Amino acid sequence: MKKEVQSPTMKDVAREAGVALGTVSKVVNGLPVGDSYKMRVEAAIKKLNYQVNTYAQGMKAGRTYTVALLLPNTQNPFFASLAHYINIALSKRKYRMLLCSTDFDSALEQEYVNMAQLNKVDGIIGLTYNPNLIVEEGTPFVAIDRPMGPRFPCVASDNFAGGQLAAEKLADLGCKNVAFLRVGSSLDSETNKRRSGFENGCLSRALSYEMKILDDNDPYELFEEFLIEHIKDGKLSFDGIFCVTDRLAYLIIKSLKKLGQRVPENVQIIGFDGIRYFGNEDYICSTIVQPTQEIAEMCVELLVRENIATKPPLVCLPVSYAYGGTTRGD
Amino acid sequence: MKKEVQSPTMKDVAREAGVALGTVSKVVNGLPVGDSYKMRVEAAIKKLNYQVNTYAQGMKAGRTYTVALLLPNTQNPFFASLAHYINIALSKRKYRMLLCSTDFDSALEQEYVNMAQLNKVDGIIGLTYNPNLIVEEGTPFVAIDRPMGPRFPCVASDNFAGGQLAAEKLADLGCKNVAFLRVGSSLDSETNKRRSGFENGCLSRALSYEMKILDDNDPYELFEEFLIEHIKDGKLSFDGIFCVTDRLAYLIIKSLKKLGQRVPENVQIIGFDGIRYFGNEDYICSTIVQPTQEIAEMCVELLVRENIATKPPLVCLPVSYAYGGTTRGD
DNA sequence: ATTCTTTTGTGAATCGTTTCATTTATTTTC
DNA sequence: GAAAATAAATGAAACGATTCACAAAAGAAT
Repeated sequence: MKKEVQSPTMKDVAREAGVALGTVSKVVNGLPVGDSYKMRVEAAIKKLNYQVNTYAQGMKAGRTYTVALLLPNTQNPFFASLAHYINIALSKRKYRMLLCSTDFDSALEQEYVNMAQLNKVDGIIGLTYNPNLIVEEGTPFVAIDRPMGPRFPCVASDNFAGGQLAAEKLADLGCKNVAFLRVGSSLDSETNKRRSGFENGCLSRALSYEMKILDDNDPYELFEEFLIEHIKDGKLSFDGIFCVTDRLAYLIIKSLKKLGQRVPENVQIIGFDGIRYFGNEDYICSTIVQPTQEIAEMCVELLVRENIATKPPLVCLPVSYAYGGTTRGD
Repeated sequence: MKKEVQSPTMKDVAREAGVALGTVSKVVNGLPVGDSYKMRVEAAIKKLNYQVNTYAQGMKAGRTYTVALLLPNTQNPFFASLAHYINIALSKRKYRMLLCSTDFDSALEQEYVNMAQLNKVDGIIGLTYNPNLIVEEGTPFVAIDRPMGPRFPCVASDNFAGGQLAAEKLADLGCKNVAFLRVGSSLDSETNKRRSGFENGCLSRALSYEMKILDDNDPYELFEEFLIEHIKDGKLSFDGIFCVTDRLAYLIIKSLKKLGQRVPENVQIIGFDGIRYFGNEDYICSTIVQPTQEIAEMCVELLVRENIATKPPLVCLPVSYAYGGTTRGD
C-alpha cells in the first residue's frame, strides 16, 4: 500500500506562487494576507492540487484531531448505535474517529489504550468492562456506562430511573408477580442500579418480585432452568419479566416460546437499551430506551471541554419507555 | 482536550541514558545495538515512560499505518459486521482504522475521501453508493460490493450465484410462483446480478416469477400495493419471495403479516446479506449469507498488497444459504 | 605492536508544517 | 513631502523521529 505520486508541499506552493512559505501557511489557515498574494497562492494550490499534511501539522501543534473509540464490539446494535452517533458528533467538531473493537478481551483493550496513547490521539471515549484498565494520567478519557474511577468523567443512562420505570410500567400493565433477570459481573455498579431501581419500583407499587442473577461466565441454561422451575402445570408464575438488556430479553423470549409460554399474552417482557432493527425501525422488544444520541454528544462534549474543573464525574441521562410488541397495549 | 503532561521525546531518553539520539532510535526499532547500550536505553525508556510519537514517525516515513473505512452507516447490522471484521483484520497487520459514517450522503462521502487524503491515510476501504465519488489517482482504494471503476479493485459476494441459489432453494422448498423484490438504483450492477442470477435460477428450475423493482426514492408503499394486487380472495399468488436485502425482507414480512399472510406457511421468504441478531445468534430471516469476514479479510489483503499488477479488478466470494425461520423445513 | 577490517555509536540533516522576530511596503499625520 | 505608525511578507527555527556519512572502538591478521 503505497501512494505513487509524491504530494506537493507548502514549499512547492510557495515556489509556484512566488511567495514565502509563511504566506502560504497564512492563506491555508485563513490569516490576513494581501489580496494579490492570496489569489496567487490559491491559484498555485489549485494548480498543484495541494493538501496540507495533517501529520506534520499535528506534530507541530501537538494535537492530532483524532479520538479513539473503545467498544467491546460493533456487532451489538447498541454499541453500533453509539459508534454511529459518536462518529457524527466528532465529525461536527472536525475530529476523526479511530474505532477499536476490543471483542471483550481485556488484554486487547489495554493494548488499544496503549496504542491510542502511542498514537497520540487527543482523547479516548471508552466503553469497557475491564476494571483494571490502566489509562495514563492526563489522557483525556470519557467512560460510557461504566465509571473508570474518579479521574475520568463517565456518561451513563439513568439506570436507576430505568429500573424503576420498568417496574412501574409492568405494574401499569397489570402485572402482579414479576422477575428481574440479569447477567454480568456483580461489580458492575451501573447495571446494579437497574436492579435497585427495579426493586424500588416494585416496592412502591406493591409488586412481588424475584431475581435471578448470573455471572458472565455462567451458562445461559441456568436462566432456562430458573424459568422451568417457575412453571407449574404449564403456567408461569410470573406475569412480567424485566431483563437487564435487550439481548437477554431476546434470549429469554426465545426460551419462553420454546417452553410454550406466549409473549405478551402470558408474560410481558421489558428489556433495556432500546435496540432496533436496522437502527430506525421497530424496537426488538418493549424496552427502556437509552438515549444513545445524547450519550454520544455528551461524551464528545466532555472530551473536548478544556476546563477540567467543569467536568462532572458522572452524567446521568434520562431514559424512556418504548413499546416493542412484548408488552400488552402500546 | 489537552494532555497536561509533556511526553518525553527520544532526545530526553538519549540524555537520560547518556547515549546518542540515533542509538535510541535503533533500540526502539530493533536494530543491532551493543548490549550495555541497549540496557541503558531500555532502562531510560522505562524510567521516563517513553512512547514514540507516531505522527513524527509518520511524517518522516510518509506512512501513517491508518486506513479509513467509508460506510453508509454503522447501524445496519451488515455494515456493522463488515466494520467489525475489517477492524480485526487491520489490527492484525498493525493498522489502525478510521471509521467514517457517511449516512448515505454523497457530499459527506466526498468530504470524507478528501479528508482521508488530507489526513494522508495509507488507504481507503469504501462501501459507497455514490458513482461520482472522486478518488485521487494513486490513492490505495478498495471498494466493497460496488465497483468504483477500473482503477480500483472491488470485493463483492457472488451476487449472481446468490440469486441463483435463492431461486433453487425456493424451488427445492416446493415453490411454484415466486417474486423478486428489489429497491435501489438501477445503475447498481452488483445487486442487478442478484436479479439476473435469480431469473436464471427460476428459468432453469421452471419457476414462474414476477419482479417488482423500486427506486431508492420510491415510497415503500408501492411494495405493499404490489402485494395487495396479488392477493385474491385472501390468497397470495406467490408462494415464495426473494428480497434483495434482509432489510427489505424484514419490511415485507411485516407487511405480509399485516395483510393476513402467514410466513412461512403461506409464503416463504428469502433475503440477502445474512444479518443476525447481535451478530452471532439466529438469522433474522432465511437468507443468502454474504461472507462478511472473508470480504473484510480480502479487502485488507488487497489494500496492503504492494504489487498493483497482482490486484484483480473484482474478487467474487462465495455465498451460502442459511435458515432463519421464514422458509419451511430448516 | 601495527595495520586492516568489521562493527557499532554519533549527531547533523531531513520530513512538512507553524510561529515569530525581522524586514519591507503601505498608509497616516503634521 | 518627510516622519511616524500601521500592515503585511519573509524566512529561520522548531516540533520529534529517521537516516546516513562519519568517527570511534573492537577484533582479526600480519
